[in-house]
Amino acid sequence: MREVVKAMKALSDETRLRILNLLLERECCVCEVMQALEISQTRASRNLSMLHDAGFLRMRKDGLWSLYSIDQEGMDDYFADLVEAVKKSLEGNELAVLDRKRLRKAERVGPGCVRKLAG
Amino acid sequence: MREVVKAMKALSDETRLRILNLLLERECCVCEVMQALEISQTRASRNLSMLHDAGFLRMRKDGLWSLYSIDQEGMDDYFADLVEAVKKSLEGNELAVLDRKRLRKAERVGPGCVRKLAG
DNA sequence: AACCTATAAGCGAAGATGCGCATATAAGCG
DNA sequence: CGCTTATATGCGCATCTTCGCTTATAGGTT
Repeated sequence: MREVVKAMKALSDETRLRILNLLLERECCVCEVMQALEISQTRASRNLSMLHDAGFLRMRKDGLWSLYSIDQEGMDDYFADLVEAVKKSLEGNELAVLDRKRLRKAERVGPGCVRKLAG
Repeated sequence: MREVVKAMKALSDETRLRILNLLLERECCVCEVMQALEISQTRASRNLSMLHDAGFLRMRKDGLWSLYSIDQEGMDDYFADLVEAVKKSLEGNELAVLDRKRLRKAERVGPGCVRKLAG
């Protein structure tokens, strides 16, 4: 039961729903998520971790990058239903569409580029 | 999106998952829920309200009683998937089984009986 | 009307959550 | 090795949640 509550809690946050929306498109690194959602590195990293801890995501390392993706195979049975529900619920959502659009333009470079933009 | 988050929040609490588990059996009044889950009246009422506000439940009045049930027809499309996921996730769960068992013994009388038992 | 009873709602305390800032860790490169 | 970059994490604060206590509301009974 604790696990189920944890899974639901993981989904009960706008940032994390938006992240899941991105990962339904493709595997992402932290910096792509922060670019697409226009959020801080801390926020992107923390929320990806939470989704991972809850059991929704798979994570692999590639050099400096942490690549997260939806763990289709490893997920418990009902997790798939939850992801499906999230997918349905976000269909046509304005923000979700915009996020996906920005993801297409995002590059696999990290917060360094943000710093450059800042000054 | 706000609505989706609200729905997920409604499901991210053990008490509310247990309530949903009961309502998957049958329509219940507040006092039956408090008896089956062995929780306070306030707690039963509040959490039923939250599930109702989120859009999962239907409520009808019958005299003094408020009768809650899962709103199969009125629910948005993806809500059904969520309820299904909850159902799957609780299958075989010890506490969920016990709650259903106690529900069978519960009577449609309110906290008054609790007061009698107490004093 | 006076009095039960079932449920809802205001209030405040304890705990949980989200996030920015600063810092740590770790991989890659000169 | 020292520097840069991508990501993770400790800390503190503001906010939100949950829940019990108490009181309000409203239907029912006598």
